[in-house]
Amino acid sequence: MGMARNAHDHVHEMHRGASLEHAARESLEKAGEQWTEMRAAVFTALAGFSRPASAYDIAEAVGAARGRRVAANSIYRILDLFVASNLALRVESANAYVANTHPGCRHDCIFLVCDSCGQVTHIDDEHLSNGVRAAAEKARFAPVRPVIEVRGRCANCVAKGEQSPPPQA
Amino acid sequence: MGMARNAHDHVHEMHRGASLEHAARESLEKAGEQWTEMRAAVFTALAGFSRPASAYDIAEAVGAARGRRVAANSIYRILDLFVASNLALRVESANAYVANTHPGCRHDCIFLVCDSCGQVTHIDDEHLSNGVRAAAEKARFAPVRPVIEVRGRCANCVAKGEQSPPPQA
DNA sequence: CAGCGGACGTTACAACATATCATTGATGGA
DNA sequence: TCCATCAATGATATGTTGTAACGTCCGCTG
Repeated sequence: MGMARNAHDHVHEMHRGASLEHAARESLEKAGEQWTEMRAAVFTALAGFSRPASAYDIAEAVGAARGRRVAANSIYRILDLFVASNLALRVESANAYVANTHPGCRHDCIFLVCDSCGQVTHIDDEHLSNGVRAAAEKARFAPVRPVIEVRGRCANCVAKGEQSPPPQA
Repeated sequence: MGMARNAHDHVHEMHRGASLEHAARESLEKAGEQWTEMRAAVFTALAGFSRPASAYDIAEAVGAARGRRVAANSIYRILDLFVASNLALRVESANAYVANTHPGCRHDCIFLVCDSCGQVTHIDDEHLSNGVRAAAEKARFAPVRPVIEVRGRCANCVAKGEQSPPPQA
């Protein structure tokens, strides 16, 4: 487990591995929901991907882990719960999901989605997200959920000169 | 045809109806592409929706207009061209498209998507979109296309107390 | 006319998402 | 104990969104 102090002077727990799952469980139970075997398996699978995973990716991973096929249906139910409970985040422009590394802390977030390798990095910038909310309000719009994502190429891929088609897994 | 001067001191042509189609045609031809009957029909259908339209919505509309079924395939090809040429914009969080009312002017844009009535309003704020680009660059990411959308409820729906399920067409 | 390239048609399929109803298992009350 | 109930999950089907592969048509040009 690690700590990090970011640009807007705001402490986040950046969890990984077992610590992340523990934090997720705590967070879900604090919301009055159960941490079931299935939910744990979905979370583990999700956290195991280094890139955003589709519901079907997760279904496959969970199915492999328990030696039994799992229907998309069940995965979507759990992902919806995770998103509602802030354990996972949906990347709209990729129709896919990522585990939230600090599930206890809810805020708008910004995704940088690499079109070469598919990796997503997640940054927070309250100044920007508040700016977006403010702009919406100025247009007499009641913002509920800002979606701020940037498609482009990560430092790694720019350095390597990689082209667009993302490799597997 | 009308003119508008917006917050960042920047003139846009805000086209509607025949003027919009004319501007779209000009814009496409200036890009070295042909303005075919099919493309005209797709643009007309797209511009005829008051809300973001899916490729299948458009396929249906175009099919009805010419009395002959049109495959999704063809629509996607044309929509991709339109997006690349800035005649249309894709609303990522809705998997749908809107006509660009000022096709000659290319910039990042911000969508406000009403979860009650489904309407989308499109605002521009260079300060914000530049901020998003800058944040990405600061993370050593080469931004190509910012996706800035806000889900929420438009002034109208807030006033009417409408709930989420969007009405048809 | 032959050859070429762009636009569109046709068919099939892959990927993403939801609807509906059945089953299971835990809990609590009569 | 027995049963009612409810949350979670399973099973099945279907709806929606997006691509792939290949064929045809047509206008252009040598």
